[in-house]
Amino acid sequence: METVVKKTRKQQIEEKATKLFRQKGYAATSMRDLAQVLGIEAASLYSHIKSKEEILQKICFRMADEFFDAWKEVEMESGNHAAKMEKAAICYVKVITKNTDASAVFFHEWRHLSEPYLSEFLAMKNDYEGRFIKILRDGMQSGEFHEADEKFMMLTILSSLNWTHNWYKPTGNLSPEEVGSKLANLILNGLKK
Amino acid sequence: METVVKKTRKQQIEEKATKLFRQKGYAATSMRDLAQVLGIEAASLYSHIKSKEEILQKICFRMADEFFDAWKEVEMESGNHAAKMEKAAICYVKVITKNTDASAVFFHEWRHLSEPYLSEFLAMKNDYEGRFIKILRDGMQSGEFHEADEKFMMLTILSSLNWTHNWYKPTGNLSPEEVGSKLANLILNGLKK
DNA sequence: AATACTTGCTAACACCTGTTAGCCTCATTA
DNA sequence: TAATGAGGCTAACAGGTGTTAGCAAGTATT
Repeated sequence: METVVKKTRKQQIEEKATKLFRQKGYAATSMRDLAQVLGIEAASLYSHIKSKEEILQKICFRMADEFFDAWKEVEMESGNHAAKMEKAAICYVKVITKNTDASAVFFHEWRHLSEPYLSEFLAMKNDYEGRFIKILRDGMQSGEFHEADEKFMMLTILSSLNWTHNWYKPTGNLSPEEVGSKLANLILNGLKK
Repeated sequence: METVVKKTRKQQIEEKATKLFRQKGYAATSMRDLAQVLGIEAASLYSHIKSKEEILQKICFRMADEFFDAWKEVEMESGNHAAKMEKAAICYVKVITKNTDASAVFFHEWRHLSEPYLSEFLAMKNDYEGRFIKILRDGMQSGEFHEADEKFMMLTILSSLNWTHNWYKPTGNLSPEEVGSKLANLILNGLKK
């Protein structure tokens, strides 16, 4: 039996807004654009939302929550640091692939948040990046990874993981786990034989 | 003896616009914003430029030219495919680090180009990515690289190279060549010992 | 039957958008 | 001295921006 989850109008608005923000960018998307794809007038949107920025806030912080949620699984990983890194990559990619539209907005449009949301967002970002750095540092100290600048490494790794939102298609033949695993493999073992 | 290159007003405008487009995004940057940082009125800009989009076009296509120019050096590389990949990474990073502002605009704001510029841009992007793919394919065929999806690999590699615009500081202790070389090393040999 | 909630409308506000027209001033060139 | 071009101004345009007020119809709940 199929369970039909009734979407509230507010959810529909956020969904369409996410698509538009991704396509045209937050600043270049007008409330009239958004209203049009929903088949209503721009003013009618305000029966459901407080402001344009509120939609962006919802998208950004919901994604952040999902990333932190997914990290719990990483903490349960009991293998070596390479295994932890692989787990982190897989969990990260899973979140991205689950919603590529929201991820794209999350990665590119957060700078349009106003204070205090911007600061809060940046603090979370920093926290999250620190967790990746810790795995790298631990792995270097234990002799498992090559010695290198941790921040440099973290940024490089995350950027290649981030990019998946740009090309991942749920219709493709790779599952999110496979993508994460392949990426982790490339990061850990490199291109060369 | 110091050679003072006199910058035309047009060059100054493009320079400041690049900074603003990076900071706030193209759509969120108004001509009055731009005029203000130059200390003039918005209307005065039009003595020097044709339109707002013309500035974006200049930035995007100048960067594209620089990437293609830099590729000439890659073609001269006569070593194995790993050496070619390293050379490509170094050349790529050199272009990015030489102008991080314009790179950021190049990577994030090209979608605001209108036709026919957008199509032209995408064609160049495609061409360039094809060159990376060729190195990968050749390296796989010769047995130098692990077998894997070429496009997947290319996207992952380019995304980690692209990201340098976001954190590279000319004041840091790494030269562009060193950054490119370190990135290439990570890509080729991986994190693990 | 009365109430409240959801969803939408029109009209409007105050301001911002890229851009043009027309004019002025100053430094350089012929 | 006259002409040219660079650089900038004010005023204005036509349209777009996010948002609010006030109202109305339909549906669900009490």
